[in-house]
Amino acid sequence: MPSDQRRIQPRKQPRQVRAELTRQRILTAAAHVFADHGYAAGTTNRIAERAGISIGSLYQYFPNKDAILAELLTRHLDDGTAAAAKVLTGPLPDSIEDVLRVFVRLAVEAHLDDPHLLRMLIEQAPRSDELLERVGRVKRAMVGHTRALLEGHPEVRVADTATAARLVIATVELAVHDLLAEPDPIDARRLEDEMVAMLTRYVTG
Amino acid sequence: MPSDQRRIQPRKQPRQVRAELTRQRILTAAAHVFADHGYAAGTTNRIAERAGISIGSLYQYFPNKDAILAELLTRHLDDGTAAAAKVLTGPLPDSIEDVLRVFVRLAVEAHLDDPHLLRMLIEQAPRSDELLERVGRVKRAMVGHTRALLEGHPEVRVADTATAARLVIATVELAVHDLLAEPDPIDARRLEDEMVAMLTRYVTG
DNA sequence: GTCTATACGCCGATAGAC
DNA sequence: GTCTATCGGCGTATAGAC
Repeated sequence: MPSDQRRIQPRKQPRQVRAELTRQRILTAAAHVFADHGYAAGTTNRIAERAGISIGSLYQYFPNKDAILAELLTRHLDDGTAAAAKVLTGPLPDSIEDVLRVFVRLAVEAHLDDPHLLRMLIEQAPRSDELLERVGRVKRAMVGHTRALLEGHPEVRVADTATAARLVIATVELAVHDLLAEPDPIDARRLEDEMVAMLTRYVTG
Repeated sequence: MPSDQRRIQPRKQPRQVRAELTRQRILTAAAHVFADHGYAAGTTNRIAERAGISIGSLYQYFPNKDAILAELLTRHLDDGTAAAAKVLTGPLPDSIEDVLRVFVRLAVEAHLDDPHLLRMLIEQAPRSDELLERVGRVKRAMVGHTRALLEGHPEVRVADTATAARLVIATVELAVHDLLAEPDPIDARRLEDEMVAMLTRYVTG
């Protein structure tokens, strides 16, 4: 009964695959548009245009403009935490300098993809309570991990580990994304070296 | 001839004084509105309302919304450079640690006034070419001064002074404003101490 | 499921009365 | 010089044809 087979698997289920692909196209387009024009001036019409679809179709995949940004932010956060988790499960280097280098490199790599998108995400994201909460939770988790790492490492001499952890996280996150997003971007390798040197000397001082 | 005197100085020149006062009221209102809602959502109607005047009157003092933001940014930049210039004309301390402390304290004090306004200015300001250019010039000047200072100081051992200067400026500027603008702001004194410690150990390493 | 056309609201800016 | 009332435009989101 070929007719039955056709009803059960109509054209090898193209629906969800194509749909997810279109969502991805929209997200990619939005990333570029937001990065170029900022959130406010990055209109849905522009996004649709760049994605090669009409504005009407766009609204079949996302309920509104904010949802697009939220998804973009969520994916970035998830990528970051996944990468961090992967590093944390494996064995870390012994020397604090090498440990710090691992994390600095993580931050640099995360920002090398598209510094301008990241800048927009961090700076222009509409500060809805829910998004702020989510970002805050991730940040607090990172600070917590950093503090534990500082307190558990024999080379570390810094006294106020609470303040130190906040300072380290803020420095890495912000300086990396700022220096890489500048019109004349700093060399990533040099940035990593100097940043690691600064942090190492700080926490072992 | 009393009539002549009245024509020359009508009611002890109230015009410019009151006008400047109103301009200031508008700027203050705008600072609060922008800080609370961001630039895009900080509407001119809200600004006028908070300033206690009508929307029509507001447009007698500023040609458009962008001009209000530009003035806000200009004043902040001018304040900062003036404070820096004042410090640079006087004698600087001998030890590099104390020199760094002077500049870190400058940054902290500049941000203590209204961290949220500053955050908005830096982050959400519409990046018009002219404003970007002005900010960039100030930043480059600071980096230049810092680099010269690093190269001229006997205690400093860091090799790549170009990268180091950029890193120092970015770190101070961004970490200070971020950590002070957080929902649970860091203690300003501790921030200063730890930041100075970090930078000192870095450049003398 | 994709399109075009358009409704709707909001905001910056202006006109014109007082 | 300050106000109220309103214009013009843009941008999100929807309706409805195909």
